[in-house]
Amino acid sequence: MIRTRFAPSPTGFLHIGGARTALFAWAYARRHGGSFILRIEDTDVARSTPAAVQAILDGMEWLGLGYDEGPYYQMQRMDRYKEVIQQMLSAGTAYHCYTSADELEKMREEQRARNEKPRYDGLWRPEEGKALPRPPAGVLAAVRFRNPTEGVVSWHDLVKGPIAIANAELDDFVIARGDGTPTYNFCVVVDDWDMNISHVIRGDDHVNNTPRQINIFKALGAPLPLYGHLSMILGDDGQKLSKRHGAVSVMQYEEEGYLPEAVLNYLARLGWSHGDEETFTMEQFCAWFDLDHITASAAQFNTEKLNWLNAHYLKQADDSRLAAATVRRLERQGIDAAGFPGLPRVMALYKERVSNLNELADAAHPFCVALHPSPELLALHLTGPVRGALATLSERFKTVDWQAQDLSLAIKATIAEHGLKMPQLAIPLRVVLLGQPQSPAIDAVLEVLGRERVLERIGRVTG
RNA sequence: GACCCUAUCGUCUAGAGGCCUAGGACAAUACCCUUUCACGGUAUGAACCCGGGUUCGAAUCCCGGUGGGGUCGCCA
Repeated sequence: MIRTRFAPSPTGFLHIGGARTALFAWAYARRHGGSFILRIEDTDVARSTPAAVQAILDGMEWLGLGYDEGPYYQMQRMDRYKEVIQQMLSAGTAYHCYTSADELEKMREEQRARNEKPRYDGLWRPEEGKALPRPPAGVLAAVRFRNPTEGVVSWHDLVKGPIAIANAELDDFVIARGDGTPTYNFCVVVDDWDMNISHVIRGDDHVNNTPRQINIFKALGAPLPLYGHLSMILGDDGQKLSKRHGAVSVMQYEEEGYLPEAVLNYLARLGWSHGDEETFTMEQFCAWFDLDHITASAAQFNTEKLNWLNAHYLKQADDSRLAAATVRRLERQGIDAAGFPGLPRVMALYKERVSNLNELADAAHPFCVALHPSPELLALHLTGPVRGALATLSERFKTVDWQAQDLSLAIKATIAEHGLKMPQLAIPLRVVLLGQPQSPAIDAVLEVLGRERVLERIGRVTG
């Protein structure tokens, strides 16, 4: 049984890198008929917030990444962690350490000054025939894992291949703080064990934690999961993403008018491939997804390609869905679009020309509410001959059959009569009707706008 | 600094020793379509980091260098 998990810490929003990790873990479980588990790693009480938990849940919901189990919260599993720590203490695979945080910091500084790798010096580590110092009064002991000192820890990484790290590179890390709360590297192991996680798919930044975690698994006599480490996503500028540089919430993509299927498809292709396939549904993705075709090196985020994908999915999107999204977006700007019945047809007209929902809403705006063209624009386009032609056209519009073909004939008859070329009338007409010189085919615009609005808007400038 | 990972067009990538005069996509450029702006279509330019091996043959395997990234917390 394949069981994967996504285990974010609730210290901020769900960003693009986390979303991709979740997507891959989710797809792997789906591909193999397994389970995808959501686990909130909230043992850092100082930085975890309920708002961040909600932000992560929101992000996953928007993307449509559903989980089969969870969310589990580590803070609710304290008893279990403490139980395991007691076991390790009595088994001698963990020990109390009374070195204070200040002393540790000082130690690290000195080691760095000597160009050594900063590490715990093992002062409190029990050793055969070694006399331990007397525990200082009033200092709360942290618990450290007694890491093996010899040999190498190796595993076959599902994306990077064989990796080996010498135990000599690892020090005895803290598994429980002075106040008794367990720490990350320890909780992860207990959870992955208890939750029967078979494949740990996570970010590259955890590679160096893996040997430590494997050592704990071994100390506990627990079966090891398989590990796969996904490389980083770099920003559009090639710089690494961080809270102060480029890392944005997936929900910001929603605000910027991206469709979840576009973001998902983009993320899927960032670091994974299936031959030359560029666009695919999540069903196809789940059917194709494998760990063998994941790129081992970091990938640079490319907004232009995301934009292209978004435009691609916009073209395929259902008109009524787009209309609903447009109404919501215009409402945020205080514009009532729900009252305009032609909105779905406006969507059909514009969804092939824009690359996001905000542009679509901007395009729909003048259909719902008359925009008054600027005096400059009117002066530029409404010359004497054009005014005359518009008056003629307006007359024809009063009686014409209101459909694109007939509207087009009315325009053609009018330009012939006034000796104009098509653009000479079509462009001013666009300005009058929509407040801007560009639009889809003018007959289609007229048809969707409706006789009443058209006559009213022409009348406003000619009358 | 130490350790670990990594390296194909500007970007995402295909590529598992001969199929590669290196393929696709985004972006760029040109042209076509056209009732404006877009969409779309066609075409063009654009890459195997460097140096050594192994092999009849290397983008693909090995070693070294260089570049990039990650980690070195009583954060996760």
